[in-house]
Amino acid sequence: MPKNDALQKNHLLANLSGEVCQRVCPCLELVSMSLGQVLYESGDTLRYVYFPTDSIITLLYVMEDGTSTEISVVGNEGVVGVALFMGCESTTTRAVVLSTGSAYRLPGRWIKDEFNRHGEMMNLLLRYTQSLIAQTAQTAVCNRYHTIDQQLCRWLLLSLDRLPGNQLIMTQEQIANMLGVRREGVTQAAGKLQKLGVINYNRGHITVLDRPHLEKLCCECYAVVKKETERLLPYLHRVNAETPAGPSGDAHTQLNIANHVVGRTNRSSYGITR
Amino acid sequence: MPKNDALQKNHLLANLSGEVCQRVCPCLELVSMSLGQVLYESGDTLRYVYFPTDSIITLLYVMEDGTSTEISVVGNEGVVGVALFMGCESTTTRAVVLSTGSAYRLPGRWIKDEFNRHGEMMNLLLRYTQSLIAQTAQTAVCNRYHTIDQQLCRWLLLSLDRLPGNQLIMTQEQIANMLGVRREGVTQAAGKLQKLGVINYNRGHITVLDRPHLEKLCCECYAVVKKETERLLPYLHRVNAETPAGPSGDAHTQLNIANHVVGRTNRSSYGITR
DNA sequence: TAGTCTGCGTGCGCTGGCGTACAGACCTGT
DNA sequence: ACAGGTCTGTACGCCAGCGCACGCAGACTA
Repeated sequence: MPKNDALQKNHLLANLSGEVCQRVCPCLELVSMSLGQVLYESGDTLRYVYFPTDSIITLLYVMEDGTSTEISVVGNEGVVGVALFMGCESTTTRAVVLSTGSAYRLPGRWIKDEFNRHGEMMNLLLRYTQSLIAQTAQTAVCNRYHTIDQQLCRWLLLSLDRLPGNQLIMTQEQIANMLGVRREGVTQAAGKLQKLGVINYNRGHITVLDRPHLEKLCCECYAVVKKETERLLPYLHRVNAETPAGPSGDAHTQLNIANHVVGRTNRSSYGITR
Repeated sequence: MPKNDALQKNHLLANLSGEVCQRVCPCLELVSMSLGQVLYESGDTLRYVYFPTDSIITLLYVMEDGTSTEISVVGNEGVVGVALFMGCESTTTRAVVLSTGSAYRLPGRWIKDEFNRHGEMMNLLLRYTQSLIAQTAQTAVCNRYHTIDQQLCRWLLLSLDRLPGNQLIMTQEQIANMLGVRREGVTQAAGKLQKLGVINYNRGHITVLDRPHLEKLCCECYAVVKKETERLLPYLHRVNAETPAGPSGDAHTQLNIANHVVGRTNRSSYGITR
């Protein structure tokens, strides 16, 4: 039974009118979720939807041989478990916690009931679902055309948008699994970004130092998805006034760069290729 | 004002109850659509939804440089223009006619009104939308992991499922545009399939000769999407009793094969590589 | 303090797909 | 019959990414 100001952290919940809030809020339960936790497996019957507050959840498509790829990522702008109200209570994706934090959990019955009132909650959920579709489609395009370098930038930006700060706890191996590429590929791409001073990488801790530069290096996919999401869910702006921006250097990882830059400086392709 | 039995051709329409039918049918307009016709561009405001009967429509994501990739394909099992009822009346995809045929067209206002009745039409449309999401996600996975050979098989099977016969009018160049690969890549993949006797290819006319074999050569993506679609829309079976199946050789293109097989017979990798 | 584990950097050979270029096969119209 | 356009086959060099293997450094444990 959370208070209203706590709900503000999730943009969907934050935009519900008082009437809807009074119905829904009593059923919300704040749960904390730890890194790597699986909210549901591919094929599971969904029992809850989750409205992240400061956590990030990634939706993975799992293949027969067990390898998986991220098809979309959900933060405090959305909700996990759209299948519940789309008509079929199970899903073909796996939902994994990408960044530790909390989420409001709502039992399936309640979200369906509220959805079936055919009111603002439904409209909100449908629009959000459409933005999910856009993100998924863009993932398909990005997988087809863009290099690992570009995809890493996209992934970082998408994650960053859903984080309170500019730091991410995530190993290269994990990122590789998200992107569906080799760990070494991520190492190389991240190395380039580090040399450019765009990010700092240190044993599972990524700090984004120069976000504008990151956006320049990225393929169009990020901007397209962001624009589409804002078009579909314009209210986001009103809620999320402060976006974490700008360099804010991190002393203890700074050392790390020095070590690496020394090695080989004069490379022909110093910038990110293409 | 089409008759009921004509509606049977589109599975969504076919499964509407008499009551809904009486409301919707008078507004339906049967339109014929020619190959390559653009139903709407990326960014357009949607004016109609289209329920294909014997036509196929492909949904493409267009990139800034103009190149495009197929995100999903819609035949008589579905509807084009889901954005209309998902809340935002414009879309980021381009809809192009892939196979000549007809579709029932319904003005946006009507589909929204019917959707807002919160009845069976809504449930049907939402479930179909979920299957679209599944297809899009699988496209992303396929783009990431699978070879052109496999993707061609998937594409052929998805198209075949939506066709009355076993023949497709489509040049290799066009297929390449759908898959987002080079024309030459499609030529090679199609050449392999032809040597295996799975398909016949002749200047824009593809005939599938051995569908079971095609399914064996395909990646899992096709089966996954099909299974998921059937799970979400089980009614399809009842409607579509006859599936076009089995070899039914095409004499006049058979000649073509002979010409080519002569060239080089003893190739090490005669089968489709992985 | 030594041992072990985890995360990251790097090198090497291989291959799928790309870009480009060209040529043969077929179709259509005149 | 011929010309021009369309569709398809083939070849060559190139590169991104893969699979594999190894080394190294920071972190954690005993």
